[in-house]
Amino acid sequence: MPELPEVETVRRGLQRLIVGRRVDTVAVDSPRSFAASPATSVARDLLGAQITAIARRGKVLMLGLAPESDGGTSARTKESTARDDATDLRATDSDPCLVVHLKMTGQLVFRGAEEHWGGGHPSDSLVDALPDRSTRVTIGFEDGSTLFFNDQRKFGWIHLMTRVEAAALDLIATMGPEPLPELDHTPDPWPEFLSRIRRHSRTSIKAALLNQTVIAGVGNIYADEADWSAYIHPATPVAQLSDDRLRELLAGVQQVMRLSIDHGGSTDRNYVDAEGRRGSYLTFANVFRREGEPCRRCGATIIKIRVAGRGTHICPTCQPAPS
DNA sequence: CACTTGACCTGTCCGC
DNA sequence: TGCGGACAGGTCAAGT
Repeated sequence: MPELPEVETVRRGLQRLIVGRRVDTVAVDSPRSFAASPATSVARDLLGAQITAIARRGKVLMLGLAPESDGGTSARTKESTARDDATDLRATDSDPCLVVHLKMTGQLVFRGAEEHWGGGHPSDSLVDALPDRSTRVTIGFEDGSTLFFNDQRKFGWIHLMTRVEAAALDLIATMGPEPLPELDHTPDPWPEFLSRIRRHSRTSIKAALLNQTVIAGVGNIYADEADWSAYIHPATPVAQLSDDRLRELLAGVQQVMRLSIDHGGSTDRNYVDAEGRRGSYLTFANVFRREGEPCRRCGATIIKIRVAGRGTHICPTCQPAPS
């Protein structure tokens, strides 16, 4: 389940692998996986367009495009400024972009022109020959390389839209602060996080962390890991936590996410990076998927419970239930 | 509004 | 071995 560290890992891979490439073909196997907005046209805005930069906001990826129909020189002129445009989802120009949400099982995997499907891909790749039966969208570039959008469960999507439309998406417009300021020179998330989480006083801290309008990019894995690191039971109502405890919790979110990015994210079942490789963060996880194993701090047995409708992992002694 | 639950999907795992 | 059902979880719509 791609959360911020996984999506950031994919973003870095794509930034290295596909920026500057020009789109030649698009094939859609599952119609719900791909849509164009009314203001855009696949033929005009995507085919022939050059990828300018890859941006991320929370768990959402954005592939900036410079359309060929801009008249050649304009498209190339934009390359020099493209990075600033594309890494800013609040950009107010009408250039197109591909907005991608991987949801639970989405993958974006790049294969170079020289890599024969099923043979020449990296040996440490978790995915085999492409396309496979989970391939929903295939984007071919002019040099023969290919970007595959795979999604076993079809919850993920790619939408072609203008940057103005992307910024106006409810998901993005209402999203809380980025937890890691160093990634995109975003502000310190603490004041905004505190003010937003205080609006949810009666809900559990786990539900609040999973709420993307409170803090961006946290999913089930990092919510559990952050709660453990701050000694907080996930069912604790927000109102029972002091500002200091909440600050420790945010620090926990930041710490586990930084460690995870350093290890290429978490591969629970499905996640792979832009080259099809798995992430190794779960080897360092303290509670997630560790039910029945000893707590690394106190030795008590990690248990799995249900909080906010989600499978939730805790150490019952480090994280005592709220009163 | 705040908050919870069900729907969207398909592959996997568990019990019979 | 096959089969039904529970389960996995990000987000949104619809419910209390």
